Amino acid sequence: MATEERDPSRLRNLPSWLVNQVAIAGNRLVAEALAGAGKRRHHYALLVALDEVGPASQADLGRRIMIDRSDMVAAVNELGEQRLVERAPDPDDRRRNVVTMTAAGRKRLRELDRLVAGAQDELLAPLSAAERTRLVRLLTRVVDHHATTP
Amino acid sequence: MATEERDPSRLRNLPSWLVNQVAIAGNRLVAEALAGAGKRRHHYALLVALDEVGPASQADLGRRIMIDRSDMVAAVNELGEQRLVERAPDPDDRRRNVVTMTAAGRKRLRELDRLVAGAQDELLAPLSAAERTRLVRLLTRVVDHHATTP
DNA sequence: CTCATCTCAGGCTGACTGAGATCT
DNA sequence: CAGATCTCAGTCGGCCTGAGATGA
Repeated sequence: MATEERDPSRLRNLPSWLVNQVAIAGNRLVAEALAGAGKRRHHYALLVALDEVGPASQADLGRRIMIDRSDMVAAVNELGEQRLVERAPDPDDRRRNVVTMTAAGRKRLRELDRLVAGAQDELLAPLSAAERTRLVRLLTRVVDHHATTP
Repeated sequence: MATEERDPSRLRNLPSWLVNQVAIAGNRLVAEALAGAGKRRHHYALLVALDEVGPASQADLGRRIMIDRSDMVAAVNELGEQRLVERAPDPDDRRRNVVTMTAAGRKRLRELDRLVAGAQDELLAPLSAAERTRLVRLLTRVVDHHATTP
């Protein structure tokens, strides 16, 4: 009946499998792009969050970008060594560290933005702009669902 | 102008970030579902491939389901110990092993199919059937692009 | 007392690499 | 010779847990 399929595997209709393959490709593309600047995904996520919400505690930042508390410590350490962020005790709540982005961090983030944007473009190369938007909307709804319904 | 956004982060519009979050949720759901049967994702993928293409070499199976040669060795070892697959030298090409699914493997696969289908449903809970189809189509095109354009 | 925060030590997986043996 | 296949050993990054110290 049907003509020969290119790949009849049931896996190729499995959403979790498809999304994992795309994630693997995306993570590799982003990692390669950031590697040119000596950064990793967590570093970029942290700088983006700081750029948007301003100085915040590690716990707040971690919740926002869904990075584990342990990995947060490492990311702040690493970006701190490069003077892209600063860590200081919060005088209002001495359990907390306030993390602040430096001017150098802000400048660096602009470079990283370009690199990451290029990776997105490679990842979604086969899709039109409208299709990319639709994909993002669908994925966003799934992410929101699992963020609020753990 | 706009009302307060729930989460204004640029990350939430980054396709690679979104797809990674969905993949994390999907992988966890599938892993939990399969854990009840003492299996992992690679085991399921291997059984699905064998069910569809019949006996094949490890390299062929690995290419089809995008599992690394090293991980393939482990998967065949593990499923072999449980007599769900068999590994035998290929008489026509003695570099190869032919992997074959046993009757027990076929039976087991039907259970796993149910478990995995349930996980898909949880993963895509917020989407309608039509939306799920659209999502799968978009993701498939991205996967195909990166499979043929490495 | 309970709860939150930060930090460290470490486990576990999954994706991947390099190298050697074997064979086409 | 080049190139494919299988196996093993081991790296690396990301996700996650437990526990201790400090403080709200």
